[in-house]
This record gives sequence, C-alpha cells and structure tokens, in this order.
Amino acid sequence: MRFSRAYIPTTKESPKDAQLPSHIYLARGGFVAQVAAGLYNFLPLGKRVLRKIETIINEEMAACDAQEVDLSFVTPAELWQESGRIEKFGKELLRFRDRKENLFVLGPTHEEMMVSIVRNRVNSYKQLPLNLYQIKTKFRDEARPRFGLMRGREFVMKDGYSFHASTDDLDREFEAMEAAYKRILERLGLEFRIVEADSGAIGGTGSKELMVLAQSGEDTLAVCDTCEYGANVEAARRAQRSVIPEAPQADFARFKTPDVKSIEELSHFFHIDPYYTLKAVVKRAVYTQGSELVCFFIRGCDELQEVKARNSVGAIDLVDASEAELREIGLVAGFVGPLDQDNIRMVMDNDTRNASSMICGANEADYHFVGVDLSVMGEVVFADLVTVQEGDGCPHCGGKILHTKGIEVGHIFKLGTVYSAPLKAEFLDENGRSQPFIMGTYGMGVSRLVAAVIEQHHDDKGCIWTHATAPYLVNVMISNIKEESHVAYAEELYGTLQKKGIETILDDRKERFGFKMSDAELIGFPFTVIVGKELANGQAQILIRKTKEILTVDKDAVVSTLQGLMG
RNA sequence: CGGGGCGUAGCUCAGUAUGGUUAGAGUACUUGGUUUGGGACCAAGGGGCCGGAGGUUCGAGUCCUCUCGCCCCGACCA
Repeated sequence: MRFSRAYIPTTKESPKDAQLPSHIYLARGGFVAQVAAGLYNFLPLGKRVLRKIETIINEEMAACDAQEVDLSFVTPAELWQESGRIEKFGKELLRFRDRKENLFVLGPTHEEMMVSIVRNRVNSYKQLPLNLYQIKTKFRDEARPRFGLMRGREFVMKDGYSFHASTDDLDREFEAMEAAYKRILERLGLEFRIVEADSGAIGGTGSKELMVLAQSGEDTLAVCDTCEYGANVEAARRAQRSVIPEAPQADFARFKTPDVKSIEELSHFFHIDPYYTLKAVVKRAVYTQGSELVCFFIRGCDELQEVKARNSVGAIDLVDASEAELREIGLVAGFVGPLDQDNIRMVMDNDTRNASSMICGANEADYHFVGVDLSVMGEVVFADLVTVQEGDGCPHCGGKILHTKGIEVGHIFKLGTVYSAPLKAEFLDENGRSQPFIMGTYGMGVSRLVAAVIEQHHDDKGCIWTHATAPYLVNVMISNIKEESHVAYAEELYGTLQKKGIETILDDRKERFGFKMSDAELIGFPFTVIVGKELANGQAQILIRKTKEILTVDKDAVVSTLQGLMG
C-alpha cells in the first residue's frame, strides 16, 4: 500500500471523549471513528487489524475441527420467548417490528439461534460432537457504553457452541477450547491469565474468563503470587485463614454499646480484632417473581461479595435495604444479629461456621451480645460470601493472593442443558432414549481484543502493535520525496518486501520528516525503514517501534535484517 | 435508569453572566513561495442553519419552553 493513496486520517488532537490509551490512539491513528454512543466505524487500518485477529481465530478453530457458520443477525423474538431470555435480557436486547408487525431482536449472543439450527437436524448421538462458531457483529444496547471499542454497543464477537452426548465429551472439548484460546492469545502477543469466574445470569459451570492484564481493565482479579491460580474477585476463593488473632475473653452477655454501630466503632469499643465481630449486611433480594429482605452475616474483617451473595439466594439482583425497611420487620440498623430473631432470611459465611468468642448485634438499639458461640444456632444456611482480599491465602498452594486488573476478552463455560432442554433440542442416545444436547459455549471479544492489544502495548507516542496484529509490519518511509535516488531505493525495497509476502506500506507522502515519523509512531508499525540522509553512505535505518531503537544498516542488508528481527 | 456536564468550522475550543458591526482562534484543508532528519515558516484563500423546534424581541449563538444528541459519576453489564 502506498501511504499517498491510503485512507489513514491521523490527527494531532484526540477526541474529547477519549479517556483510555486504546481509545485515544485508535482514534488518533485513524483506525476507528465514532458514529454514535458505542458505535464505531472501522477505517482501513482498523479493519486490517480486526481481520488479522479473525484469521488467527479461524486457524485455531480449524485446528480443533470447529466449523464456522454465519447466523442471521436479525432473529425472530419467538426464539427468545422460548428460552425465556427475552425478559431476562431486558432493555439491552434491541427489539423492533418488521412491516408485518412481527417482533425481532438484534442478536446480542446466539445461543438460541445456534440451538435452533442444530435441533431436529442432528438427532443421533452418532452425529455428535459438533462445534459451531461464528465471528459476527453483536448488538447490546448497553446502558452506558464507554471506553471506545472496549465497551461498545455494537461489537464483533466470536461465539462458539459445542454439542455433546455426554458430560465427559463436553469436558474434553472444553479443555481443547481452553487450549485453543490460550494459543490464540499467545499468537496475538498478549500477556493474559485464565481465571475462574462466575457464570452470570445464564447459568452453567466451569466458568473461565480469559483476561488480558492491563491497568485499565474493568475486572478485578485475585491471582496467586506463587502458582497459576487466578479468579475474578466475583468468584475467587481463599484458603482457611492461617493466622488467627487472639480471641477476646468474655462470657456470653448482653452488653450496652451506646451508638456503637459500625464494625470499626465496635472493635474500637471492645479493643478487639474485627475478626471477632459479626457484620450484618441486609439487602433486598429481587427474584424473577417478588423480592424479600435477606441478611448476610460475615466476619467484621471481611467484605461482602455481592455476586456470591446473589448466587447464594438465587436472586437476580440485590439492592440496598433502607433503615425503614429494617424497622418494619423489627430490626435495628447497626445492631442486627443472628440470635433471638427469625424476622429475616439469613445466610452466613462459611468462615463463621462454629465461630466462638464473637460479638454481634442484639437486635435492640444500643446493645450487642459478647462471647457468642455461633455453634449454638440451629439450622443455618452457610455459603461463601466474602471478597478475597490481597494477602489472603491461595486455595491451591497457600501462596499469597494479589489483586490485579484485567480486560475480559474471552469467556468459556459449560452450559449443560440450560438451553437445549427448554428449547427441546434433543437427540437419541445409544439406548434410543431422547436426551437434550449437552452444550459448551466459547466466546471471544474480537473488537475488544483490538483495544486490549493497545491497552497492553502503547507508550506516550502511540500504538505498538504486536507482529501478529500490526496493520502493516513494515513502513518504508521516504524522508524527502524530492530526492530521486531515495525514492528509487525505497520503491525497490517496497517491491522486494512485497514479493516476500511481508505486509508493507510505503510512506511516499509529500510531507516533512517529523510529520511522517510522528505518524509512524502513532500508528505503531513494528518496523519503519527510514530512507534518507544515510543513503549517501549506502545505508538505511530501521526504527524498532517497541524499543525505539534505530539500527543503521547497509542498504542491501535491510531485507535480511528485517527478516531476522521478525524471527 | 438516577445525578452532573456539554452541543459554535473536519478536529480542539473561545464568544453566552449584561441580546446589538460581516461569529472568532488554534489546528486541519487549498494555492503560491521559502524550507527539508522530529507535526517548520511567510502570504493569500475556501469552509458555519451556533444540535433541532417553538417562543420573547425592532433585533437571538446569547433570554424562555420543549426536544434530540454526546460525555462523565453511579446502578447495570453472556
């Protein structure tokens, strides 16, 4: 490609709404342009990067015998009614009617459609397993799109679905997909972590997220400093506490604690470690039908993890409860405890099982119980409710847990029969019995990966594309196009590189040196060959974008040097 | 969806408290010239329904009402 003929609208200034490096540099470098909230046009350079990522995904999927399909983007709402997700998805699902007044939705994900193309066509275990995927634009009417390509409303996603006759076979495929996803991210040149995760509203097990590590990531990860363990904080576990603070000495008693409400005040009042206090967090749990107040009890030194709490009661949402709501059921905010009351549904954190020497609210204003032994409680529901904190022990090796940020670029999990059962997608097993397909699902955010590469690989000048993602690997820059000998050499080099199959752009624009250099750095070509002054000595220079290193090499050695650098 | 902010040239923004020449700057663009290793300089140009609709007024970018859009914080997010 000749730069003089390319459409690469770079700008010196960044759009005012851009915050993240990926957003700023992709916009400034002329890769994408915003159309409306959460909607972006991909310009030539952006499209090339997108296609490169898609190609790598396609290659790795082919290696696993997964087959690419292309499902219609507009899907009949009926399918969504059948699966029951039309309500669950809510306003994120864009719906509209056609001229005949039939209701349709724009696909935000394609479980329903994928199941529908397989059901009634695959009807024997002999036709299984099957792994189908597509790379396609999705639409989710996000309440608040942000961060450029990171969280758009329209985005490109690879979504794959596998169908199996047994859970063993699903397990095998799941591992193969995890390995394939790992290879994809490695080939893209990304630093990432595969972490345990919550399956979300959709349900399922074995949920794993692929996280590209970057400070700007929207997800917090708990990772072990010693072993491979990593998890989204929404799902992270921890080892039993190894160091337990010294227990306070006290017999069971009701104690006057005027205006002592918070855990901090309580531990200060009694001069004890918050470990021995019981924190009560009351939330209104919202279910598909109805809602109720629930009190979650955790140790005072812990924080409630809302996703875990929500899962523990099967709620679709938790909202803060007001003091008035508490009063209505006879509880006093700041003094809620599990003893002597059955006003509210209670869930206790696993770490409070049989806890003793505890201090908890007495369900009466200005009173707490001390010396409480929780093992005296009758039937109690326990669950893991707490947020794993930095410094906690790794559940696998006992190493130390650290927090880090990640960008979710992939999510794989085992669906089982969550969709196939309600949609009645069944096959006959070896015994002639009808069974719903056992399914797995494998998603990867393709357009988000474009942004993730830049979040992880940029500097104050612009993008630094990895070799696998660069729109062009080599930029041959002519410092001054008025120098005929320079132009002649650059043209020849450009031709040679192209013949060798190396994606090259020739910067033959009538611009000054500095302007072209800034563009080269902003766009982020891995290598820029500077054809200029040095040619008088029979030399050219190679700028390595990543290290900013400039190699001066003999003009006849440029191609071989580049090939060496590309490895 | 709650709270806040902003819509003026392709882009980044002045101008709006107090209505009044022909609506500005920087940058980008065009032409000519000088330059030619880090977004250079000089000169001359083109480019605007001041988001939209209605109103007040002799007169509205500026005041009032209503709308639409975009951004930020939060809630939400397979």
